[in-house]
Parts: sequence; C-alpha cells; structure tokens
Amino acid sequence: MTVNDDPKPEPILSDPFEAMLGFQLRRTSVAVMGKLTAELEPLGILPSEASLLMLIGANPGVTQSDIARALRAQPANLVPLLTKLSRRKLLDRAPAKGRAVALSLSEQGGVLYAGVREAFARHDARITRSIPDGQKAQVIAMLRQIVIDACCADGMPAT
Amino acid sequence: MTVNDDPKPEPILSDPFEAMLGFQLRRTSVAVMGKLTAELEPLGILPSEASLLMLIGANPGVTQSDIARALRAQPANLVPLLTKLSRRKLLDRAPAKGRAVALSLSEQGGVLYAGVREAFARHDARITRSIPDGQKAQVIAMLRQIVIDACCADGMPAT
DNA sequence: TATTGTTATACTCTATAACTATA
DNA sequence: TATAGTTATAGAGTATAACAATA
Repeated sequence: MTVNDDPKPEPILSDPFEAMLGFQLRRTSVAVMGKLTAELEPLGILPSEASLLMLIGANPGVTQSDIARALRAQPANLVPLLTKLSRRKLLDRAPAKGRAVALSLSEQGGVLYAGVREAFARHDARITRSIPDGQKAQVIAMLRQIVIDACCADGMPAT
Repeated sequence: MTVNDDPKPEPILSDPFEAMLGFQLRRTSVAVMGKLTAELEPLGILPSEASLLMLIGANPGVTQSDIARALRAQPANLVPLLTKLSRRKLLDRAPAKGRAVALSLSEQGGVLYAGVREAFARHDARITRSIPDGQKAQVIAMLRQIVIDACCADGMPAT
C-alpha cells in the first residue's frame, strides 16, 4: 500500500485557529453548506433558492418582506432569487394588501419543494448523525446562545 | 411598560429551519464573523487579512502555498490579500526554494499582529463565555466530527 | 516536467442608496 | 407619509483556467 490515506498530509504549521471556536464554527458551516450544495445540485437549485422554496412552501401567502425578516436577508437581495424561481414557473403571485405580493408555490413548485424538503432532511440527518440521540436540541440551544453572546448587548444587529 | 422588549417581534411564520443544525450553524457562523469584523475594524483590517497575519506571525517563513493549504484557500485568492498587506509594509519577503517566497512580518506587521492577536483572543473569549468551563474542547471536537460527517466518505474535498 | 506564484475572470452573497408604487 | 418592492451598484469571498518562473 503506497497510497497516502492520510486525509491531511499538511506541513508542520502551527495553526493559531485550531483552538478557536469562531474559526471552527466557520469551517464547519462552510463544510456543511458545501455538502448541502452538492445534495441540491441534482435538483438544479442553489441553497439560497431552495431556502426560499422551503419558506414559501411552509407558509403559502408570505410576502417578500416576511421572507426577508425570517431569513435576515436584505429585501433587495431576494429579487434576483425570486425572479429566477418565477422564470422556472415555480411560484404563483397573488395581489395582497398595499404593494405586497402573496407568494405561493405553483404545481411545479410543489413538486420541486417535495424533493428539496427531502434533500434538506437527508442532509440534516447526515450532519447530525454523530450527535447522541436527544442532544441535538441542546446543541442548537448552545448555538443560539453563542449568537446572543456574539451580537447582543452592544452595537450589532441580532442576526 | 409599553416598550417592546422582545428581540424578535417577527410575524407568525413557520420557520422550517429552526430545528435544522445546518442552518443554525450557518446563522451562528455569520453572527460570529460579523462580530469579529467589528472587533477588527478599529485596526483597519478585515478578518481574511487578519487571519493571514495570524498565520504568518505564528509561522515566520511560510510560503503562499503553505498558507493556502492551512486555510483551505485557493492560492490565487491569497494574492490580492497579500498584496494589500505588503502595500501597508506589514510583510517581509525573502527568496526561498524554487519560486517560493518566505513570508514574515515586518516590524510594523509585528505591531499590528499584537493587536490582532488580542482582538482574536477577546473575540473568542466572548463567544465562548456561555460554554461551561472545560467543555470548549468537546464542542470543538463535535464540530470537527460534523465536518467529517458532512464531507468525507463521499465526493467532497476535506474542507 | 512538477511546483510555485500570478493574472484574469466569473459567480455568489451581502449591503446600501435611490427610486417607484400603493395605501 | 409609511410600507413594499425594485434597480443599480459596490464590495467581499470563492472557484477555475491559463500563464510565467524556477528548480
């Protein structure tokens, strides 16, 4: 066996980030998002677009501002994403109060939604599989607390 | 008391992501990175640049490829960052084997490095402050395991 | 020829300012 | 006038292909 099986044959560099929670969080998030991207790729949809599908599917009639608030996104940034979904005939738009538009999934959108939901479920099961049963909620609670520690009680928006 | 103290006065939307570890990881990472950005801002340096300073400061003489490997970055993407640091006279470059260049911090770079290290330490203490003493290592181990679960044993680079 | 570094480029994500439309 | 949505734009991060320089 002359093949190198070591997953990290890196040079002997001192890594100042190994013990830092912040960078480990980021590294984990990047890896997880990368895997999600791969999981969604056969469906021809990006994570950002898929998350809109998930939100609209779970909340028929939501408006763009609702979505922006829920995802902590800038309304302006939703426009190209929703345009793309609309061009694929995945969305229905109905007039709502004011200038608002009530969004829901078209029949085609519903079909893709089912696939996307499955992909998300598979993905989350995969990345959670090493976490002891019944401990996932505690981990999420911890992450939520870190968000609070990171951004609250001083000048930061509650991302 | 008529003031709304609720940090999240959001509409009653069903959030399909609340229970998903992946999105909570991402949300946490975004919040933490935002806070780090704010912490570094007075020093006039972005997190990406600061992480180069940290790596070079801890490993005088590293080359660009060493850095790329350690940070899982594309070598091409380091160029503009290192150029920016060089223009600020923060780096010294010495010829090394092959076409490689050994990077180290200039005197000015060392001064900024001290401040950056302090900022990183403060930042990490802040986001870790809710984690019970002596449990940080376990949390990091869990994150590392999630990275493995997310990307290994099937077609993904070990991010 | 293999490795290192660089250039150019393109795409995604994010943020802001300025604008339009509606009640 | 306040809210919803849009346009344009700019910055940052990331990825790839093509190229130059060195051993």
